[in-house]
Amino acid sequence: MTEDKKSLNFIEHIIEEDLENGMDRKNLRFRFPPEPNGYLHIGHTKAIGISFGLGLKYNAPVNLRFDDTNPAKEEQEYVDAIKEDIAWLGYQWDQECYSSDYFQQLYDWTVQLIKEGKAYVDSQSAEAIAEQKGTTTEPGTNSPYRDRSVEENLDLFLRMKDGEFNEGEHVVRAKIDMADPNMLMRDPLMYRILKKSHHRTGDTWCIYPMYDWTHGESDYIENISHSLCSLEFKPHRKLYDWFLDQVYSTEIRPKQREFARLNLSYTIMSKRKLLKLVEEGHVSSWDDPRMPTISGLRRRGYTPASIRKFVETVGVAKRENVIDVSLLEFCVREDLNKIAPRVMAVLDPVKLVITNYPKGEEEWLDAENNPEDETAGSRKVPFSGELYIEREDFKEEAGRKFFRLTLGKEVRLKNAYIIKGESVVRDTNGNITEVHCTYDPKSKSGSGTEESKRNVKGTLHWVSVVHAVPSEVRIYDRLFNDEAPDGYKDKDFMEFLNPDSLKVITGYLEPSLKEVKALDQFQFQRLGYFNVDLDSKPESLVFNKTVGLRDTWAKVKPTSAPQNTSKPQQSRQVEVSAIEEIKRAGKKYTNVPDQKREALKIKIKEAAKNITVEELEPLYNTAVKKAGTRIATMISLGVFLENQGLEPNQLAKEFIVKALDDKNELLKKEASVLTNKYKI
RNA sequence: UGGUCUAUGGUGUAACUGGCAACACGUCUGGUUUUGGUCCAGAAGAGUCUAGGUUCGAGCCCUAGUAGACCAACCA
Repeated sequence: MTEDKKSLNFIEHIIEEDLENGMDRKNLRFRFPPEPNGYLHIGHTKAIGISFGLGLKYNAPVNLRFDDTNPAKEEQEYVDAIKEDIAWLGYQWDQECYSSDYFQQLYDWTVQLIKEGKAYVDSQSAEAIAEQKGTTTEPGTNSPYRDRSVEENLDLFLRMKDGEFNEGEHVVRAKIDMADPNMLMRDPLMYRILKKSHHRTGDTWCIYPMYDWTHGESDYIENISHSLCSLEFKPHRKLYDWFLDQVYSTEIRPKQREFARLNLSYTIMSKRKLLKLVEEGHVSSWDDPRMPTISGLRRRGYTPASIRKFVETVGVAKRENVIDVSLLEFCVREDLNKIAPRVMAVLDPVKLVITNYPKGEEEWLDAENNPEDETAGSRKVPFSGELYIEREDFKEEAGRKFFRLTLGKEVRLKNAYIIKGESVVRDTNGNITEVHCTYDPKSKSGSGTEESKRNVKGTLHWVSVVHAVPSEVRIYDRLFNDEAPDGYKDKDFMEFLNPDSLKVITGYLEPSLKEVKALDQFQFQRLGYFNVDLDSKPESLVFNKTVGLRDTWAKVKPTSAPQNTSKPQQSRQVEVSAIEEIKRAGKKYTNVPDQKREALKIKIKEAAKNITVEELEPLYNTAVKKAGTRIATMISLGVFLENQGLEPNQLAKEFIVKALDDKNELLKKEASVLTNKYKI
């Protein structure tokens, strides 16, 4: 067992420490405890990766436990889907467990607690109980039923179990402390009556234990050494330990530790919100390739290895985070680059006619399947005098940086010949319908001639018109336009839905692609990675775009219309850094003392002098979370309006008005300057 | 207004009992290349939220601020 020197995360530090303090390595055991009430998504893969990863690292068993204590929301369908997803990710669980397997034990323990005077039956309404809970700042008050006799409690609890009461009539509560600063310790509920059939226990039970009462005890029953969950369970730890104390004897004592959950930019992770997308038809299903679900990712063409790598790369810590999708994309590309066969496909075709190629002739050329994998071999691709090339790959005339086909210049057709652009044919509207070129017969790839080795700057992919196989191709974009669509208190995530997240086009594929099966993966050369969709049939193929290739050319293209030399690029960079500077200064703004704050303000004003509306407006949104950014944005807005001599537009007004209610005084001050000036 | 947690390049994570802030993604150069991909070489970018303290020495320890997150479901 040779561990590499990779640094440990805080959970691994805790485990190492436990080991040093005498814990037996053999007693290490973890668990992944999903509630079967929905599909697993990329956020869950972090929890999965942590627990199963630890299992692998320490050679310890990991249980898959379904936390099924709420029959109102849980279904067998989800159990099956969850198992499929975890297995697909490549993890193996030791035991398949269910919290519902422990219902009897939990019941017996509750009887014991009642006998010890540590639990009681409360017969108040949910509202009354909530009322008595108090608030975060005020202590709660005791229930009038808190001091019922043991006999009465026992009797009531038994009759609850036997179904004598209706839902809501009674609950069982732990008797702890109604004044505890931790709300969860104020006599938490242990049992409620639920006259629902359970997907595993059927109608055996009509009382169901609550999460807190169930979870720690389940860990205990299964001998879990480290119970890892996300940060929002931190306040539950005190209760977790309290419940454990009531039943604990000498065995392994599970330890709950919490890590920050994974957030991914431009998407959402809430099961409820994901469900809404499905129900309202914004996506086709839970496994729509745009969904961040595991099934969606699988259908999109993500590989298990890439997802595992991703989870490993994001790390484990306790602070809030938003991971950029570009990291996920990097992980798929890295994996697919090694394993995906290369093929040629044209997605936005324009016809290329080789005027000096013999009429009606065709030949089958060798094409390498994967330059990254010598064992991948090669295949034959048909070539003829009429081809499709990408519309984007031709321009009548272009700057020096355009490495593709232009009139009078040479490029190579991948795996084939060097050609030279000669002329174009247009329709009545002036659109180019055909590009005519000539080829150099001696330049055939791999023929060994001088000409075949000639170096030309550009290489184009192509497909022979008569041999081309048309196919539906689905191109995806991010589902949301905002980096954190559900990060706003006053805005609905649906506002940020990207209307163009799906584009369906017809592509033309090389004929080797006729025989593919669902989920096969390819690299369409120069375009990206694509896989065969579940909807695909032999007579009507459907491909999904998994992810594009890394493309440095695409970045300079938007400004390349007139394609001047370096000037537009330069000015672009300067502006970007102005915004950067504003954000950076804003970040520190709230913390520093007055003097420094003045200096920062000057810096912000300086940077804001040349910004544009296009740059300013997105700031309103990104400013939501940090007071400092809000202030910096407000100052910039002031400078912007003054410089341009403009009145605030609708967006700016909203931003200012909202700021007046902000709890941050500095921001209010800046906002009121603007309200006075522009009489808002 | 209470309690708990958190704060390190643009993003994410490191820095073992205090010792010149590292890695990955992203960005930018240059080279190789019949994919503007891959690969290779290199660069820029933080002085660790603020103020003070302890110390020969602080991102790590202490105090006080500030900012953000979580907590009052018969959900998990």
